[in-house]
This record gives sequence, structure tokens and C-alpha cells, in this order.
Amino acid sequence: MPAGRPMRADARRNYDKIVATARVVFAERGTDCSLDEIARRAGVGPGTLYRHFPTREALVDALMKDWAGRVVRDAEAAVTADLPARATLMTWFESFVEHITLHRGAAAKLCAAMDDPSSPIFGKCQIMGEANRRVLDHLEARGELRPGVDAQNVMRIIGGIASVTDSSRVDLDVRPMLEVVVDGLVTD
Amino acid sequence: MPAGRPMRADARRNYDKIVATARVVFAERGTDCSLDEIARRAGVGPGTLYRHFPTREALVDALMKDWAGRVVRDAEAAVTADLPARATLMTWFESFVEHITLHRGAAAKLCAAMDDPSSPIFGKCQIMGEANRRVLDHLEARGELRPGVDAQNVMRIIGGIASVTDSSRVDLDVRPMLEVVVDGLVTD
DNA sequence: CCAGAATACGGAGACTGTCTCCGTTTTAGC
DNA sequence: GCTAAAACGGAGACAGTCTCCGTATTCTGG
Repeated sequence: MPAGRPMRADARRNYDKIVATARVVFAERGTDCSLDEIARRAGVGPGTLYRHFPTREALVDALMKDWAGRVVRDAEAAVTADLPARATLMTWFESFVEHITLHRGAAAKLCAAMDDPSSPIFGKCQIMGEANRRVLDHLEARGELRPGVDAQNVMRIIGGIASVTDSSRVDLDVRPMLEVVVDGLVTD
Repeated sequence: MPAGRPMRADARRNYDKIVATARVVFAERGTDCSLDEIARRAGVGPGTLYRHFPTREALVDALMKDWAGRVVRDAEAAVTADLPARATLMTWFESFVEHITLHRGAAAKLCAAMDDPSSPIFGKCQIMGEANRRVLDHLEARGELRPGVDAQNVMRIIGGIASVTDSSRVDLDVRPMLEVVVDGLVTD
């Protein structure tokens, strides 16, 4: 991002207050909570919130500041652990699901943004996509992946599992589902 | 459903008008359109709509009157065609996705209702679940399915793929994704 | 066929959430 | 300090959900 000139002190203060409050409220009520409530609890007017974050996704994006680093780190860890393909994929996919379901409702938003370059969180999807490709390429190079598998589609499948799990009333275990996908990806 | 007494003539008339209009508006704008708009276009007051259909899902459910029959028929067809496991699953899963994405936004609602007996469309999920189990049981009996696969989870995975596809801005082909899942389900 | 009871209608409006506009306040730079 | 630029914040427009209750329609039995 172009630096522009530094933010004015009050702007910076409010920006930070909003982000901090959003983190709390998103955790409490999920990503679809009222934005005006966040503004109220942050002690700013709604106008201030919307000036800093024109859309809900822009706010979600701001919360994911250090998220990208964690994603890349986990992908790298899965690769360097140098385990059998099945274990590598399971580890990575579990991380994937965990990252994408940080807040309730986030998974569906991320999935929807995967093919929407105009979305503020499209960049995050790209990062996720690159991390995912990193893992798959590694396995492919070792011939442990079935040919013709598109990394983007793998991301969609795992994203779908995460979304469904996230929107379910009950607490589901994603691993059996991930195992099916893993079995569908590895060569035997 | 217990018959109760027959509906009053005007009630029946309005009920039918609302359902017919909802079919049109859902097709135009998806399952998340304004319910008041449906009422307006059906020429009834909002009160009337909400009396007949207390929730949006109750209305969705009413639209799926003949849906259940089609689902069961397709599952049966996939079984009786007696094709190899891969082809059977692909055929069935493609039908599954088609049925669950009848209207934009429907897939996510169906998935969320899968584990929510209080949802008006829970019954539809049950039907879908039984149809799906029917197909999987058939393959399992022939030893063409990997052991330990839970039909409910398969439904969630396919539902997830459908949801993600449905919410995507671009027009995706689900088949490559379904193929991964199929590969993960069949014995080689 | 008509009167009365039962049922259903419908729309005004309460409520909640989104988002904007613009008069007022705060900050930064000189 | 003074001024211009930047940011604030909250009133309020707008849209969607959903309810309440006075009014209208339908059904029933005499």
C-alpha cells in the first residue's frame, strides 16, 4: 500500500479502537453482527466506522493483519515436516479450516471472495491460495498427487467443508470429511 | 401432517398466490430477496404472508413440494442404472448439486438445516439424506466403497461444494471437485 | 338465505440494521 | 496562536422484518 501521509492522531486512535472492538464483537457474535454496535461499543459514531471501513469485508480484512503470516507459516511447516502425503495434507487442511473459520461466518465470506477481485479480502484469498499451492506442488513434485488436480478447486472443496461446518448448529468434527478429500487427492 | 379442517377459500387463494409469486421472485433474485416484495407482488399484505409462512424457510419449504419426489427418483435411477461406482456417484452427486442449488442461496440454507431439527426444511434434508444413503449403501454392498465412510459427512461435503459454487460470482464447473470426492470414496 | 361466529385480511407502524451528509471539532503546520 | 485541512459523530433517510388489531370475508346451522 502507498504510504500517503501518516494518519492524523485522532484517526489512528479511532481506527485502532474500532479494530480492537470488532475483534471482540466478531468473536462474541460472529462476522455478521451489527456494525453500528461495534461503533457504539468502540465509542465512535457510525460515520467514523464507515469512513475507515467502507464495507464489512474491509473491516474483516483489517482484523486479518497477522493472519497471512500464520497461514504461510503453517503451509511451510506442512511441507518441511516431510511426512507422507496423507499426513501432510491432513495437517495442512486442518490448519486451513482453522484459519478460515477464525470468526463465525468468515468461511463463507472468504469462499465468496475467492473469485471476486473487487472484494477487500480477495488479497487474503490469494495468500491462502498460494500457500495451498505451495503444499500441493510439493507433493506433486514427489509424484504423490493424482494428476489433473487443480489447487484452486481443492481450496474450494476445503472451504466448502469449513463453511458448512461453521454454519452448522452442532459442533462437527471436520477430520472425517477432510480424510475423504485427502484420499481423493493422493496416489496410493 | 394432520389434516385439521380444510383451509378457508380466501386463505387457500392467497397461499397459492404467495407460493407462485415466491417461485418467480426467488428465481429472479435468489432466496434472500425481500419477503415484503413477494407479498406486494402477490397482491397481499405482509401480515398475510407471515401468517402463512412464519419464517423464510417455511416459504422455501412450501416451494419444494414436488422436489422430494425428484430427489428420490434420481437416487433410484443412479442405483438401478447399475453403472461402475465412479459413474454412479458422479451421476448422483451432479443431481444432488442441481437439486440443492435450485434457487440462489438455497444450498447454504439446506446445509445449515441438516443438523437443525427445528428448521422447517429439516424434513427436506432428511429426504436428501435418505436418498444419499440409498446410493451409498448400494455401492457399499458391492464392496465398492471405502470402509468407514459416513453418509451424513458425504452429504455435507457435497453440500459444501454446492454452497461455495452457488455463492461464487463466477460460473464454476462442479464436476472436477466432485471427481476428487468420488476418488476419495471408491475402492480402486 | 341470512345472521352470527369464526377466520383471515392488510397495512400502519415499531423495530433493527445500513449508510450518508454536513455542521462541528480536532489536529498539524507555520 | 492561527488557519486550513482532516476527521468526527450523530441525526436521519432508507430498506427489510415482523406484529397488532380494526375491518372484511367466509362458513355454518337454523
